[in-house]
Amino acid sequence: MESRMRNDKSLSRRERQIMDIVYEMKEATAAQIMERLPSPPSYSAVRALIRVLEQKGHLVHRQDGPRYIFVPRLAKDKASRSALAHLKQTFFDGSTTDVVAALLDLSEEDLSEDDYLKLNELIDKARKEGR
Amino acid sequence: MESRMRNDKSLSRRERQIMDIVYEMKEATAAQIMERLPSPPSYSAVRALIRVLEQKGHLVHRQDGPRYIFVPRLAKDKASRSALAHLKQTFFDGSTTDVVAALLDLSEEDLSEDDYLKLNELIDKARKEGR
DNA sequence: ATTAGCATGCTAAAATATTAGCACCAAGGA
DNA sequence: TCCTTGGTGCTAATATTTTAGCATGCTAAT
Repeated sequence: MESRMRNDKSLSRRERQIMDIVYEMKEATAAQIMERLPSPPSYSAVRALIRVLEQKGHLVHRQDGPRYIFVPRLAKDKASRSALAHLKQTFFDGSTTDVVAALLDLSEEDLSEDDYLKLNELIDKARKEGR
Repeated sequence: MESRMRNDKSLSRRERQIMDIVYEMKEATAAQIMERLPSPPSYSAVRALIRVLEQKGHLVHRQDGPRYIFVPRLAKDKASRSALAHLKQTFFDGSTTDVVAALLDLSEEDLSEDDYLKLNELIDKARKEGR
């Protein structure tokens, strides 16, 4: 069958796990990816997955001495923007305030007084620019 | 091989697409899921996927006259919490303020004066509770 | 100069996911 | 009654993903 799914470059389970790792780390070697993979398969298997991701255009590598260092081809801010938009739509009916509420609830313990200050500033700044 | 992946109930590509649809819609019939699926396969295929999702415990159904209506077994707020935490960590180094900044940037055009007000209120409320 | 260590690429087998097809049941109209 | 419509479940084929294994090349140390 002519493969429709391959055109949209959508990721398989393992592929997504790897992309998440690389985004979180900014860049990573095959070994680093492997050690962060849940129930990691063999090194060869990891490398094969990475090869597929390069073919699909999701990862690129540069040489670093004896090894490759992999980085996402799509800049992190573009990818995060897209992921955030999707999450907002999927779980929060597209409501920005609902996302923020969930986020505050989630992060409560980690936030300092300064953080709250900064958040208010962000909002004020966005409001001014929005007009 | 003894299957490790099956225990963690991780989702395949199609399964994730379906779960996203159901979360967004709150509940859905097989036909509704099918019509929202990109490059939708046959109805039978959709039903088979749904069956797997029920087996894995991600979906449950109730009867509605002649048909089934599917809903996520895990409440939306739990699922969204988890997804949000994951996204925050993966793309924003765990920084709440960075997420909010990206969110504001993303949503700018949709936000009214009232929304900004509400956002500031949310933050003030969280700050008080946080102490 | 051999060997050990560690990187790469490729390939083929095994496990999963994806899909279509068929059988069956119930309700409603001709 | 007998079709048609529209739902269900199951099963088997196909496609994709996931995996391990092996060959190769380079570097550094014995």
